[in-house]
Amino acid sequence: MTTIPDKPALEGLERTWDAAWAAEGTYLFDRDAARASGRAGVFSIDTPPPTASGSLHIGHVFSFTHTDLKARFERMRGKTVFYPMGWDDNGLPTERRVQNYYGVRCDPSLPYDADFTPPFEGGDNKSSRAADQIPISRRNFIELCERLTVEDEKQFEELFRKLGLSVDWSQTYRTISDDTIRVSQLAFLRNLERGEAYQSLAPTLWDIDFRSAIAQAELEDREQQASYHRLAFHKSDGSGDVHIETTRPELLAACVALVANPGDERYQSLFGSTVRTPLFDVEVPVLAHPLAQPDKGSGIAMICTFGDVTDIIWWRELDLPNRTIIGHDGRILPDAPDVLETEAARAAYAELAGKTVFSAKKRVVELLQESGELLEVSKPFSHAVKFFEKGDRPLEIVSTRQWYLRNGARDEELRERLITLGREIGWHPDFMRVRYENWTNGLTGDWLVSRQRFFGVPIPIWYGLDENGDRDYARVIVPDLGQLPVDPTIDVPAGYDEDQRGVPGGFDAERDIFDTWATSSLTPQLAGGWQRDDELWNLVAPFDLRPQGQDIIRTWLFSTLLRSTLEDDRTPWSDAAISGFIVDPDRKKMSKSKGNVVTPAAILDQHGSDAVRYWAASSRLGTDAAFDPQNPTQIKIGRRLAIKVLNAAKFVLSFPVPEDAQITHTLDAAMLATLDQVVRDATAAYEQYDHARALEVTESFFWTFCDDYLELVKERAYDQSDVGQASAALALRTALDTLLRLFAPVISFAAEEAWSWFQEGSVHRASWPTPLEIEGDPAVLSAVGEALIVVRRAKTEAKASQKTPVARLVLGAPAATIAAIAGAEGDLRAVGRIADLTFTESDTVGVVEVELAPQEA
RNA sequence: GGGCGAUUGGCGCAGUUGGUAGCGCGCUUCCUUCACACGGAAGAGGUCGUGGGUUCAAGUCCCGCAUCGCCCACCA
Repeated sequence: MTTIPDKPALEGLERTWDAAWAAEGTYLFDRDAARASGRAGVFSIDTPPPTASGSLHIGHVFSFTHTDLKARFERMRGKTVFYPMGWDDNGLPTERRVQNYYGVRCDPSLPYDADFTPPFEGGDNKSSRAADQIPISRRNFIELCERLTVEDEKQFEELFRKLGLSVDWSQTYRTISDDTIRVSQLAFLRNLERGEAYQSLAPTLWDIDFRSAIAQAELEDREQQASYHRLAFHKSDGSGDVHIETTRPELLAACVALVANPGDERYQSLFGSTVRTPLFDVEVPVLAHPLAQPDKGSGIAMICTFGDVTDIIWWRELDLPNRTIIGHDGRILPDAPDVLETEAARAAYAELAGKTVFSAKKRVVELLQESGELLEVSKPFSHAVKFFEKGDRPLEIVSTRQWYLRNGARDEELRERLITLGREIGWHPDFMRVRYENWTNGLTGDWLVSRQRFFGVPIPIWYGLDENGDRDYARVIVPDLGQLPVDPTIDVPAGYDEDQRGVPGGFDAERDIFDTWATSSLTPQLAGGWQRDDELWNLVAPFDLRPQGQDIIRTWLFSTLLRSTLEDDRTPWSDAAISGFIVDPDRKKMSKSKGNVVTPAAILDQHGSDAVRYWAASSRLGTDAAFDPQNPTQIKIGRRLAIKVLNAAKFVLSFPVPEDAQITHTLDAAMLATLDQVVRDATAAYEQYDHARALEVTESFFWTFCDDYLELVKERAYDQSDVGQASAALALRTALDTLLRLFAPVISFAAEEAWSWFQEGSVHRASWPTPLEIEGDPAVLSAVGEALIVVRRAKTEAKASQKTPVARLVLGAPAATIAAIAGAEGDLRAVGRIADLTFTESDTVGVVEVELAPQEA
């Protein structure tokens, strides 16, 4: 126990108690206890691993606090809480940061250099141009990543500790560690073995800057300016022209057909015939397909390989040839498609070759104008174009060989299973499930998991080479599981030697890496010791809780559920808690790019962690919260509450509690009975992930406790000659004890501080309160409270101090209220300083007559 | 185009199975230093976005509409 300070304050509590909790191991996962209780006695959390190289955002504080509230509640209820922390240091943000910070870039073809030292440290985002970056091996790059992110992670940990997250800091993982790579590769190899992973050569959404394929989940639409270009195609029989409209005339050389709706009267006669393209004079068929919309443009469209996703569908379903003209760098390929036969056609193409899409469009328009085949260019209008969410230029579609993971898009049974399992999860709030189901039902293809990047988890396979030294994609060579983690560009498959790498009859490494979600989708496995610590895994999995943001339901939540379904045919967690995001006072989502981000460290320092925790706790899950750094109202209220709790605790503890104290007084029993209901409500609320409601009922009671009850009984609690002293002191002490435990999840520092003044051990390891079941009538407390208000009003209206003595007061009230007050009449007279108190029946509670005592000088 | 959510006093929000509108901030007035000035008491302030419907009774249920936000969509 610690001594009660003369003037309790919040300052310094974070440092004091974080150190104490660390020293005591207050939040460590107790393996022995878990073993004894089994899975049912454990509460496990699949903590979101923050991007270590990113900056902390007030939104992190918000959502991580939500998780902590539940963790603390479950811990106090007796659960052994497994609350790990992960660091997401695998992925594009880290890759970019390492490149800039050290002036290097990853080149997997290079050998590892054990003595490598980076040219410099601490570069900013602008100092490092790609051309200036020193190429280094993948392993060297990963080492630098670890070096840098370890520092970043320390800062995160410091802030999370200051915030008071009850994380077990000995349970951490990193998404780029060897162990993570092993788990990620192992999970994939098991997918491969079960036929859930496969490779395919197909049109792929491609980012020309990152030079990598992109998955459906990473897409976002952006508005772009475009114009319709009306082009004249020429009927092959010479009977005239057909006009189409396109926004992408630069793809004209990739045109493989025209298409119109089968029901479109205008084009019935053309179906089955052919036309010749303008400029390139290539013969293409006119076909019918229901996706063609008669009301769009001229109702007939050109199909190119590939202008947009619809082109892929038409190309596949109409069995058209592939006439690709855009390369992986987004430029027009040097060689014209073979079908361009005329000299004029090849000359026109030569003018476009090597140009970017943008420049090629400009030039092809000029050429078409010269040939008279461009009839009209519409005014620019805005339309949505697909982008990689982290990219800068529109995606192109190119044919590439990629690895895919089945996700239910082409498998009815799997999709149904995913929906069914999704419904087994408790969603908080429930409507978030709809987003998951919409996404799952709207999937257009399997999950593309390979990326043509360098930094990340290598796809752990090799290909056999044929006698010509070409890859035989049918001969996939997998590593021995004991060999994991592997980097196929360095490691050699069993049964081969290094000198067989790249030679005919030998092997060749897959150079691609996995999509970062392919690893992040395994966070339960990573944190829970899957295939590493079977006992741990069986104690924590499936997890109890997945907390996360609503923006990554389609990525993180979906993919985690998918992996768990494929591996174990079960949900990875029983509940998903979805936090809203933080909006600024103008209701805009806060984000770095908008420049309205507030750093949480300053907020914590300024207002205190409990105040910030209170702010987070007062928002419900799934609800966006406004945050105005200029006027953080809710935070100030939280601060006031925490201070009030300290002061009230100090006051309550000043009343001695006799050894043999009993609750004998009606009002005391009434207060404790009221508190019982608060305990029931708060408990039910936390059980349902409604921390805001739990806080609200607790806080509401606490203010009544301070303003009314404490005022009513303090005279009695002081006076050791009063027969009711022991009852009041015991009731006050009991209520304080309960209230601190109810408040512990929210204002964790103040609750712990006050608890330490009269209790041994941490409040956070104390038991969650249960109703005391003391015989008492809550109506007594509320009736006396009502009476107290009218007595105070009488004094306020007389502009008198509340301490003004009252010579005589007649209180009117309904009979039931008078009866309820009777047992606490003495306390009412004491707090009101009423010499002569009488009652009379009335419909409403009010002062009928009052006679204030003359003020003493 | 489809879906989800929001719309309650100046601001931020509660309103659980339908039964005469609540909380905090702010505001007004007053009190006070014997737990708390990072304090206390009292008070003013709302036809619950809109139009219908069900019901004895609707902020609460049903239908339409509007505004805002988010997600999704095959956007030639």
